Amino acid sequence: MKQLPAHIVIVEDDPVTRAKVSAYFKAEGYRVSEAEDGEQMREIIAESPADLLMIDIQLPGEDGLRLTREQRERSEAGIILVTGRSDAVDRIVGLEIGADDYVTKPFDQRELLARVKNLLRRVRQTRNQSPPVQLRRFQGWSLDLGSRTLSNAKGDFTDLTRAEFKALALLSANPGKVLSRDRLLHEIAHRDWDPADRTVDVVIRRLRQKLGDDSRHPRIIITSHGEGYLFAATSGPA
Amino acid sequence: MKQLPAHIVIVEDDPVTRAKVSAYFKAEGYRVSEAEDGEQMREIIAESPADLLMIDIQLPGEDGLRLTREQRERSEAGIILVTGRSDAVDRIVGLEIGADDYVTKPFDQRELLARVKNLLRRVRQTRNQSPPVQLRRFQGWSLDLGSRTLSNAKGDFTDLTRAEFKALALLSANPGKVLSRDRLLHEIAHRDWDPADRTVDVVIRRLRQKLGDDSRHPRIIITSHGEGYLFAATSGPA
DNA sequence: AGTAATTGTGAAAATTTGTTAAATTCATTG
DNA sequence: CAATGAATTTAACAAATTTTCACAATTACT
Repeated sequence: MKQLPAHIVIVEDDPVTRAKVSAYFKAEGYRVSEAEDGEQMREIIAESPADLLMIDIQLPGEDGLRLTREQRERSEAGIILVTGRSDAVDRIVGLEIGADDYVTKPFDQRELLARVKNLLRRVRQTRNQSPPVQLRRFQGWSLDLGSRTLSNAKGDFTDLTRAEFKALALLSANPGKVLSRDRLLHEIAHRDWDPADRTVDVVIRRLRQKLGDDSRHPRIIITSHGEGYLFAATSGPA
Repeated sequence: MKQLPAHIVIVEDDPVTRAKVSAYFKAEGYRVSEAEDGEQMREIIAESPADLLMIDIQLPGEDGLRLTREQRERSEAGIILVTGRSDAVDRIVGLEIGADDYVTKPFDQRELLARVKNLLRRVRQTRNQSPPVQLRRFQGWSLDLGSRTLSNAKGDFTDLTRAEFKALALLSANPGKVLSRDRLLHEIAHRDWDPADRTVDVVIRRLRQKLGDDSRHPRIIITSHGEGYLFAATSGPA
């Protein structure tokens, strides 16, 4: 999936700084808008919502802290404060009222870029309902859909066989849904199930073993008697 | 919903700094663990996943940057790098490989706290996008609809069988309403009820047993003579 | 081909669900 | 208020389903 360039809004009263920063980020491929004050900023984001706001703390009229507080309320955009003073007070207050980061003038543009990239990543992550993930996390485990491996929080890797991987991938893609043996067998072996066939059960057993899931008190793969199996792990840590 | 205190893991080889920071955050009400190196860190988070990692960049053995990269892969925890050098290179690299923030030693504890709070807010937001665990509370019990388990106030888990779970889920979804045996049997076995069928009664009995509900003076599942059963527990702890 | 790894099979053990019947409780009537 | 019959609870057991194990068959690799 192609990502559209992120929209960065620079709120800064000094035209020289503004132009310099703007040019730098445009060159990096971002969509940049410039605002002289809070009023212009609001007009811009009404037109096209911002992904990231870079706000100078010292502005004529409304100051940057007020704008930060206001935008934090009504937008999910990342906010980076730019402060001229080197003393810590403004920065602390800024972070406390909800800015995501700050830089001190004069700032290193490379560092600013790193911070922006980083913050945009978080903002995107927060927003995206269904990111096309490569990793699926649950109960302290990470299932790597690319390499077919499982790793725990400690970083120990476990290899999954083809059948185990397909079963776990299907299950984890459908958390909370009961999947029949027929459905699972189609996924792992492309054939129909008959009541005498224990193949699925055995694959599940081997999976549970690798996941450390006790079949008597399973927390990850739960048996739904007469129906099939369901994936019960919550994403994220246990 | 009550928030549990966030789990912060401090990875720092200097015992003095470690103890100082640890004490400060503990006093702020966080759950803090201390690790001397990457290996200890992994053990700690395998035991209890971290919400935030505070990693010293200069560690004996594996350095903080390597740990950052590694954990960014397999964990959703926020990462704050602690760097002793004032030069920007480490910080930039750190942010580029996925740290969320950094502080420079010696650091102002109030500022660090603000950054931690801020980052935890983001981390929580990101996490909350994963489907919420559905809990139904009553009489000191929590029914987890995802994992089909029951846990009491002490946190002991009891597993429910498919039939028990479906019955309890249906009952608790209709508090105060009498549900007929027919309705319940449809839910748990997808078949019609006839007056000789005792299946529902037996499932209810097993449920009451697990819930510690005395059938002579039931407080959770009450028999409505000639009509069926009704869920009478008040939500929230007993 | 020979070896190792993976997948599948059949049967015993364990668990869950359903059935039967006796004991108990309930509602109602005499 | 005891007697009565219907409904519910309970225990013991039977049936169905799942788990587990050992090993056979198949596939993958050298």
